[in-house]
Formats: sequence, C-alpha cells, structure tokens
Amino acid sequence: MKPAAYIVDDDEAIRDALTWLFRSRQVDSRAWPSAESFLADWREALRGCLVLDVRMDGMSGLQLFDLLCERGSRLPVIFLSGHGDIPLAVAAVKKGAFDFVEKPFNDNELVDRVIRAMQSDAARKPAGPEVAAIHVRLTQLTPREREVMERILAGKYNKVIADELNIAMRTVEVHRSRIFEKMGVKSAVELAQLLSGNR
Amino acid sequence: MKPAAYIVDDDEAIRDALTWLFRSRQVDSRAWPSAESFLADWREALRGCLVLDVRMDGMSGLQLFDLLCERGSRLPVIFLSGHGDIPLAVAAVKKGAFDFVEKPFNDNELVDRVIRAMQSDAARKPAGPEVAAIHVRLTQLTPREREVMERILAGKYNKVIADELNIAMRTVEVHRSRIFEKMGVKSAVELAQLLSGNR
DNA sequence: GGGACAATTGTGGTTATCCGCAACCGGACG
DNA sequence: CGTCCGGTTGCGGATAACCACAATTGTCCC
Repeated sequence: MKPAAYIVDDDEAIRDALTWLFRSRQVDSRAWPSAESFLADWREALRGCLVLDVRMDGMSGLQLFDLLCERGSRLPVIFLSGHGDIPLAVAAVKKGAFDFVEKPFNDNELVDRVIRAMQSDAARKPAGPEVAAIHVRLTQLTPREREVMERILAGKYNKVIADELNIAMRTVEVHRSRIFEKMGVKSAVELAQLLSGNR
Repeated sequence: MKPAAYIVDDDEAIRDALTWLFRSRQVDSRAWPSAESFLADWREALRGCLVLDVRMDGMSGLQLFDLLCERGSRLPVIFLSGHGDIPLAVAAVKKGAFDFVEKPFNDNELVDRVIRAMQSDAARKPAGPEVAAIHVRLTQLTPREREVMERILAGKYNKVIADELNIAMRTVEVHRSRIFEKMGVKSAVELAQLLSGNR
C-alpha cells in the first residue's frame, strides 16, 4: 500500500485540479466525490493524507473526520474550507486535524502541507497490528472492567479500588487479570503507556 | 493561589471590558498591558486561564505563548484576535492553545470558554506542592537513576533491572524510591502517565 | 430448564514491592 | 584531610500483587 493523498470534495473542478496538482509534484492521489463514498473505501491500512472539503452535500467533512476518528483512524487530515470560518478551523484542529487551509489556496503551499502531512504519517509507528487493535481491545472490556481500569491507571492500590467500588479485593484482582489479558499487557505500567500514547 | 483569568492586551478598553465582564460572572481576573509585563509576573504555580491578545506592540501574544510553553507552562490559553486570520488560529491551536476567538466576541460565549479552560486547568494533576515543570525534575535525576527509570517504564521487575545493571535488588529499590520522590509520584503507573503525556 | 457470561467471593500460598536502619566505597571540592 | 554526594549493599519486616483452585449469584437468551 503506497502512501497517497486522498481527496474528498464534491466539486469536480476542485478534484481535477488537485489531482493534476499532486501529480505535478509526484504525489499519488485518488479522489472521491463525497464523504460517504470515501468512507465505503476507507480501511485502517490507508497511508498518506486525507484532503477533505469541509462543506459537502450529505455528510460534511467534519462529520467524516469524526467518524474516522471513532473508527481509530490516524490518517492526517487537511481540511479545505471556502469560508473563512475560524471557529470551524479551531474546532477541527482541536480535534486533531493536521491542518486547515482556506480556498482559494496557494497551490505550492497546499502541496507542501500535504507532503508534510504524509511525512508525519510515515513517521508514525511502524504501522500497527498493535496500535489498530487497541481500540478493538478496549471495546472488549466489560463495563465493570473499565471502571477498574480507570482506577488502575490512576495508580490506586487494589485495596483502594475494592473500597471505592465496594467489592472484595479478590474481585479487583480478577478484573485486573482479565484487563491485562484482554489488553495484551503484563503490567499496569505497560497499560498506562499503551493508553497514554494513544488517546 | 486562587485560579483566575489572566488578561494580557495592550488595549486598555478591552482590558477594562474583560475585567468587568469576568467580575460579573464571578471569575477573578487580573490584567497586564503587555506580554513583557505578564512574563515578569508569571510563575509556574499560576492557575486558571490566560486570555491573550494575538497582536500587541512589542512581544506578540504568540511569542509569549511560545515562551511560556518553553518554560513548561501548562496554563490554558485563549487567544483573542481582531483579524480573521485562519492560519494564525490554526497555528496557535496546533501548538496547544486552548481556544481562539475573534474580536468582536460574544461576551457570554467568551466567559463560557474561559470557564471551560479554567475547569480543564483545575482537572490537571492534583499538583503537589512540588509539581514544577517535568523536564526540570528530569534533570534532577542522576544518570544511574535515569537508567533505572527507563527500565521501570519498560515494566520490568526490580529483579530483572538489577540483573541487567549487575547490581543488587536493594540498590534498584533505592533508586526507585529516589526517582519517585524526585518526580513527585507515588507509583510507576503515575510515572508512566506523567511522561507518556509529556514528551 | 440449561447454557453462556459477567460479577462476585474465598482459601492459601508465592512473589514483589516498599521502607527504615545501617554501612562501605570512591571521587570531587574546599 | 574532612565532608558531601552518588552508588552500592545487607537485613528484616510490613504490605501488596499475583495466581490456581473452587464456588455462588443473577441475567439474558434459546
């Protein structure tokens, strides 16, 4: 899977322009006319950078971004916006968007940013059969296990946790074991690092 | 040290308006007319939220923000900007600004955001009497302690660490205690979180 | 009713952590 | 030369984590 720029914009003229622009700088690209259509093709393994129009018919760029985040995507996203909407830009970046550029944009500058985004993506963890799985593993935890895990991550002793949840220490120990098992770690320290670096 | 909103703006009218506005919502505040003057008064222990004008004579708000970050400040910052400058807003948020609002702003909304920022600041680590900058504490560790810490963060048992470093378990325990003491944490989990979230 | 599953608890024992007390060694510094 | 500091180690005990074996309760579903 070669890294590429994934263009999502409902304006064909823009799609074409970007496709041509990227090609001129030796950046592979592929384009979709809507958030929905991209979502259908999206896979965890995609590498490169997503160039995403904020406003589109149907699902908006921001909505798509949210969805991808929920699904554990780490693909850097560069938003394109035709309206100088600061609150929108701020919200997007706070949620973790890589960049936010206004239309009309400077061609060279945009490509530079896309390339930077792609580099940042390449610098990301040697992929992750691991990283991808964290999200999955978290969903495998039962509600009670999540409660216990929170407290483990707070560095509390089993005894204290048992006290807070009004259960026996032994029960906490069992939960603890299950959590470690499900999360594939051997100690609370590993768990903390796994999660601290990934959400 | 009560949390407060720290206003930095070279426009006296704005300072006065904000001061009055915050007071009307029971938010303590204090104002400075320049980045330099605030910087002189800044201390690690300040709690609350910084409300910062982007453009000022002398040092700009962004420069001040950068400086504070370098000095290990974790005070949330809300930028005020008179120019609908998206790149500026994006850059600020990417650097970790809490929010970015345009002038003229909606009074209530601004205060809401300030309050949210202050809450986020309050939610920050309980902060001991000694929660100074982390990197400061890191420099206080002796080389040997750093070696041990690495291995603690790798989730290894004291016994294993002792083995790797060819020293007695007891020695590892001593280092471990010192590390926890110097870093102001009580367990390896806290240590992992402290560092995972901060480098 | 039986099966699957989450949550719960107990017993008993092994291993690890954590800590105070006490001590030795070697280098740096005045 | 004496002191301070970092690194080192031992002893013994309190506390916590961890684990295998075993068992009970309640819920949801076929």
